[in-house]
Amino acid sequence: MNDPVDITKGVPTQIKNVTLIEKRRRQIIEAAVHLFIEKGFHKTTTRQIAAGAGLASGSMYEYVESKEDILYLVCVAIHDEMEKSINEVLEKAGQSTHVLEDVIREYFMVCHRMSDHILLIYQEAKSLPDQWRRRVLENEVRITGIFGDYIRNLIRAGLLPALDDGIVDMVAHNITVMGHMWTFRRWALGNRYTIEDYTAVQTEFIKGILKK
Amino acid sequence: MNDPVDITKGVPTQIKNVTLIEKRRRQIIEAAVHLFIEKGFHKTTTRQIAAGAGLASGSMYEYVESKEDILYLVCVAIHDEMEKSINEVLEKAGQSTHVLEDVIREYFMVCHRMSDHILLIYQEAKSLPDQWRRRVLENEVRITGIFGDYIRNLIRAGLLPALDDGIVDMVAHNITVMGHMWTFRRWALGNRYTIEDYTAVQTEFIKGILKK
DNA sequence: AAATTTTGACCGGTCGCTCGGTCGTTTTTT
DNA sequence: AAAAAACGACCGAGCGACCGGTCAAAATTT
Repeated sequence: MNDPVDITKGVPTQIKNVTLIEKRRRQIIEAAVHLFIEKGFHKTTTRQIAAGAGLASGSMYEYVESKEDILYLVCVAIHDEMEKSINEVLEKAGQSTHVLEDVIREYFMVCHRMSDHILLIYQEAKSLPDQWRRRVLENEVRITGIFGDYIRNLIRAGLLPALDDGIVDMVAHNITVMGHMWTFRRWALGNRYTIEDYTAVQTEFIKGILKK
Repeated sequence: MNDPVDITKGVPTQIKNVTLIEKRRRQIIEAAVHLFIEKGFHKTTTRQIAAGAGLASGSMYEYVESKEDILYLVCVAIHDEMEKSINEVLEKAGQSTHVLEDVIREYFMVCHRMSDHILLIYQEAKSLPDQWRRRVLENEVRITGIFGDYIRNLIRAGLLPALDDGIVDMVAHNITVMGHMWTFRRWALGNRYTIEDYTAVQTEFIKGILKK
């Protein structure tokens, strides 16, 4: 709480050396992400994660208190990267003419790139301890909020017709979920559409909503 | 394959008495659904399921070959009930004037009622053996197909403007997922909207797509 | 009494996590 | 600067609990 940025993300550790914590946890997260995607959280053993991270199982537990801690760190890392990517998209979009279309397309491409990671959160978030699942859902809300705020900016700039906050937020949710949808329905959508097709059609739908 | 309806759903059993299979499996499914919803598939033990079903652990394994079998039976039961409910809705809708709105509203209410069950499939389908996960996804495709066929009927009847098959199927996916979305984003949507609000707004969005 | 169904103790194995101990490095003392 | 002490990251064998699944025997049905 004293630190402006809590490097431990609220996950206790026994290690004193702060840069070492960062380094080792990166290794742990890296290994865990791949294993969780491949076999799921419950079928991955802590020994496998430790081995993948290049640590002895005992050492890993100096950086983390439980297997659930690792899942939480993984979820946070995924959301961090998603948020970073989306914010990069928004900055680029500032200069564009077809602003909203561009943002949606780029966001969908982020989802496309991070398919497995998004899926992982859908499937395993339930396994998190209450307190941490709540934090993960807060992250999800924040990401959706980015789209809501962005649309409100466009409205304020006169680039979109005025709309209720309730409507705007629902559109934001729809955009977010349509991105996710490409990841969790790939088995059906991927047979009929490319990501570009998918993006084109869904973008038209969303624009239709906002033009009303 | 000889039977017109395969009572075993392709899951082997050692019991000869067919009505007994149905009865006991209903007990097993009933118990498993509640436990899986509460604690997830992996944290539920086969002993708990057996106890919940009122069977000895050994007896349960006469009706099922593995824990995964139970998960599969649960998924099939959920999809059966969803499909049954949706088909009931479609029959009722036949006489209605605002046909599509009614179908969407009723479908969303089905999702609302079966929230936990839909969520369960999202979270645990990955734990199914390949062959059965494929079957579960086929069920999901079939349910989405119902909406696609229905919209095509409305178009043929002149109640909706003509649209590409590619567009219609995407709308069908959107309707399906918007129903699911209410279940897996309840933690965010439930704070701002009632199911009725949600239905009203999303229905307008879908109608907007189809009127273009 | 033969066939079918049920029982629950038991088996082999796994897993998350702990803990006593090692060893290279840093700090303190002499 | 050499010796001694303290530190802390790392190791991995092992603990205790648990779990999915089996099977010989008992109970029930036909």
